[in-house]
Amino acid sequence: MPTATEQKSISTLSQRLGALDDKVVSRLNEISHSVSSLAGRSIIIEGDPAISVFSLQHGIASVFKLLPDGRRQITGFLYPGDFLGVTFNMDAEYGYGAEAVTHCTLRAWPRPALEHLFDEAPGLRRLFLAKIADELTEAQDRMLMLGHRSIEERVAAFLLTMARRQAGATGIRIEIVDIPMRWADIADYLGTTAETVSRTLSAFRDRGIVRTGKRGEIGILNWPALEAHAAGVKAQEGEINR
Amino acid sequence: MPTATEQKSISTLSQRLGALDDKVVSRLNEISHSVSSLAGRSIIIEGDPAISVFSLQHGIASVFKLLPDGRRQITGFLYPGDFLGVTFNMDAEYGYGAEAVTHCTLRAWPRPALEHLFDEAPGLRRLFLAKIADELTEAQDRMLMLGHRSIEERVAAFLLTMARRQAGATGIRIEIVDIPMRWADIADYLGTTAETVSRTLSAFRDRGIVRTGKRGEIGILNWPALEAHAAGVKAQEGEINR
DNA sequence: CGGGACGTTGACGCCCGTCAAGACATGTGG
DNA sequence: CCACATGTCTTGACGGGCGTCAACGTCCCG
Repeated sequence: MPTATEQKSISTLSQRLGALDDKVVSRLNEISHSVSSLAGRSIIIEGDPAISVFSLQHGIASVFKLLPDGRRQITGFLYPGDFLGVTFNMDAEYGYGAEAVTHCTLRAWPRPALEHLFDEAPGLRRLFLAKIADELTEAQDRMLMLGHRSIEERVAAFLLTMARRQAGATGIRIEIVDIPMRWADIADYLGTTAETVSRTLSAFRDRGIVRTGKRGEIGILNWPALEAHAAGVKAQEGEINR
Repeated sequence: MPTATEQKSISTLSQRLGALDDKVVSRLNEISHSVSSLAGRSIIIEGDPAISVFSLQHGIASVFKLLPDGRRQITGFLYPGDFLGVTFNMDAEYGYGAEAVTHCTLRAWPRPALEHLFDEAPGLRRLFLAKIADELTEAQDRMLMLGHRSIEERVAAFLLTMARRQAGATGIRIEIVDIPMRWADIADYLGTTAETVSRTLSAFRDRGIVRTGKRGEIGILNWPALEAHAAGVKAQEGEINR
């Protein structure tokens, strides 16, 4: 049962743009410029005037909201092809912050020029609309996670999402999953703490569900158990891999 | 500091439609029909084919996602002027369930007819786009709530949202706030349980922050304390009302 | 090689979920 | 109008999940 989150992740920018007129694509390239950001550096700051819309080319970024006391909720991780800084507010301020998880390269469009292009190319506007709609269903899924699922369920679901994303459309069960973000980022994404993320992964390891190796990598040994956890079922963890 | 949630709630359907062409409005009325739903009854069911788009006329409805074991996350409460069942998926299935909290009357449009009207009236499409964008920022705010705020903060913020909604654009501090939903609904909205909602309100009452009276009504006695709680500040609860 | 960032593990405690009983309101049939 | 059933809210008791604080281990990069 793939979630909306994963379905979204499959479509990259190039795939999406494939549906557009060639002329529009070339115009898009004309009015954009390229920027890059080192891991850990801020890309956009909540409340700043929204002068640009970005498309992530390479790397992974996080989008987050902050509380005055420093608590942080990562509302999503962005992958190549995802858009950043799309806002439809009249006041035109970014409604959230974003920073690079890994080294990122991005394509930046000045908002006025992009909006002008919207009027010329209805397909482009529709593309952004579909993107926003995807994000909304994803956000609703995440609310369910944060509100009513145990930490083990959240971590299991997160691992599966990462694994499926790397599998792409192949459907193959990846053995070694890359986890480029820090535990603290995962924690802020799942609504918990870095310690609890670590403890949960250790528990999975002790139960033979995952294998921990190099930094930034996790091996999945028992898919059914992980999927059962993610689904919220009290799992029987007998068999390994199918 | 009003949140995106409240800003959204201010604009009702009629206000929004005011920006549209008269001809479009009359066409909208032509192709719609009216339906109503008793309190507690289901309006749309997750996974059903999305044959209609609704606009809430009177009453309050809840939108939710379900887990197989029955756990429920209410992703939002809807008020007159809000839309329901807007989906941009190709598969055209409702991505969530909805039910009436109070007795509701709704206006229903067949999706094909509405989408046809979209092509005629770009302003209408933009209106729905703005609506979706509002919902997205609202959803992101809610993720912050669910992930990183204590129960007291969530309940305080909920009460303030309800109070401000009833105040409308006046900015007046309402004394008695109507809370038409059941505690269990509030709990599923805030990611907690009905017992904890009750306990939290009792704690607020014991500290002189709110006053409990008739069913479905709560009096707010100490605004600063409530606002401090909602902001996540460890409050000094000395003064009453300003 | 040394320092800093990150991850792991332990100890502790409290918030809050769960179970249960009782209070109260509302509706229904007699 | 009353007896009863039903749904909802309140309050208590209890326990566990997980947040917090702290110390240690590990990796990376200068």
